[in-house]
Amino acid sequence: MTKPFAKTGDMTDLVNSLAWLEEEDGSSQDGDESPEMRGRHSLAAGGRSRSCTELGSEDMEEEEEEEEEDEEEVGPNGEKAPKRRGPKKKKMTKARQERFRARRIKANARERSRMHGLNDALDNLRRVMPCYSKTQKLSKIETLRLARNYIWALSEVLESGQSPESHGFVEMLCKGLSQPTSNLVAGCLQLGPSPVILNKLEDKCGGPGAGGVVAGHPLSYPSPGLPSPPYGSLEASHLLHMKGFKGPAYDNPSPNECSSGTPPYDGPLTPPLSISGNFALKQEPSPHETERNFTPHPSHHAHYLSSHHYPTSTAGGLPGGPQAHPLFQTSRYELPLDVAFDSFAPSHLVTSHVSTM
DNA sequence: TAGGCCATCTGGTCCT
DNA sequence: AGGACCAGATGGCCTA
Repeated sequence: MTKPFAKTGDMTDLVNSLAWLEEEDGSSQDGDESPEMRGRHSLAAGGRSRSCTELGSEDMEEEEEEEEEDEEEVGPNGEKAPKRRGPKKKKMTKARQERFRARRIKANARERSRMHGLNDALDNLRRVMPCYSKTQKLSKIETLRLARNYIWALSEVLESGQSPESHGFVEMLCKGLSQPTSNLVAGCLQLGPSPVILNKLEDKCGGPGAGGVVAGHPLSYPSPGLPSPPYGSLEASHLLHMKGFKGPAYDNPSPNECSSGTPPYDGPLTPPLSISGNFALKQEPSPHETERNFTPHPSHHAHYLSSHHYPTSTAGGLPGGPQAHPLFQTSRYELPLDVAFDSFAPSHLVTSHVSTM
C-alpha cells in the first residue's frame, strides 16, 4: 500500500512504523486470520509491508496532528497558507490509537467475511450454471455474465417457446462471454452426456461421435488455430430441465425417449414462486463440506478430466469423447446421481413452471 | 515474463 | 460510534 506513504512520503515514518510493528507483530495482522491468510501472508515482506503502511498511516496521522497543532501551514514560498478549516482533529492519544487500531482490525475481519460471503454466493451461482465444474471454476465476471445470459435464455425459452437445444439458446448463453467461456459452454452443450442433446446434435451435424459433433457443429466457437473445446458438461439439472421441458414449440417427442439415465422429475411440482425454496435446497454446505459431499454428474467427470487443460490446451480432446473414458464406467462416487441432482436442480423451477402452463 | 484473476487491506461514505 | 458497502491499491498465483 502506498497510499498512506504518499501522504507524507517520509521514510522516518516507515521506520517508526516498523518499530511499532515490532511490538505488535506477534499477533499477525488480525487475531482471527485464517490459515489461508496466514499462508498468503507467510511472505513476511508482503504482510509486513501492509501492516507497516497501515500502522504508518496511523502514526503519521498522529504526528501530523502534533506538528500541525496551532501552527499555520507555510507554503513553498514561505507565504502563510490559510488555516485549515473544519473541526480540529482530536489528538491521537495512545488509547485512541489503540482503539483505532482495534476498530481497523475488526473492520478488516468483517470485510474479509463479507467477501467470503460474496464468494460463497458466487459459488452457489456457479453451481446452477450450465457448465458447473468444481475444478474449473468460471471467473467471477464470467459467472455473472453467464448467469445473466442464462436467465435471459431461460426467459426466452419460457416466453417464446424456444427450444433450449436450439442454436439460439447457446448463442444467448455465450453472448458477451470470453472466448474460453464461450467454448466451454458450447462444449458443454455439445458433449454433455445427455443423449437427447447428443442425438439432436448428431442429427444436425450428420454423424455420430463426439468428435464429429465438435468438429462440425455450427455451435462450436472455434478459437483461431485451436480446436474446439472439448469437453465439458452440461450440469445434470439442466439436462433434466431440457428433458422435462414441454414448451409450446418444443418438439421433443417424449421424455421417455431421453435415456440419459436420469428419470424425469416426477416429484411434487415446485410452484413457480418457490425460487427461494429451490435455492434453499442449495444451501449447500460450506465449501469445505461440499468437498466431501460433492456428487458429480458423469459430465462432471468429463470436466474433471479436462479441467486442468481447458480451454486452449486441450488440443487433441479425449479420444472417443468423454463418455468413452474409463472414469465414466468406474465412478468413485457412490451417491445415486439422480437423487443428488433432483434435489439439486434449479431446473425444478422451470420444469414445473412449464409443466403447469 | 506479461496478463488475468484473486484475496486482502484500507480509507471513504452512508446509514443506523 | 460502529457497521455495511465500495473502490483503489497491492501482491501472490497461475498460465500462455
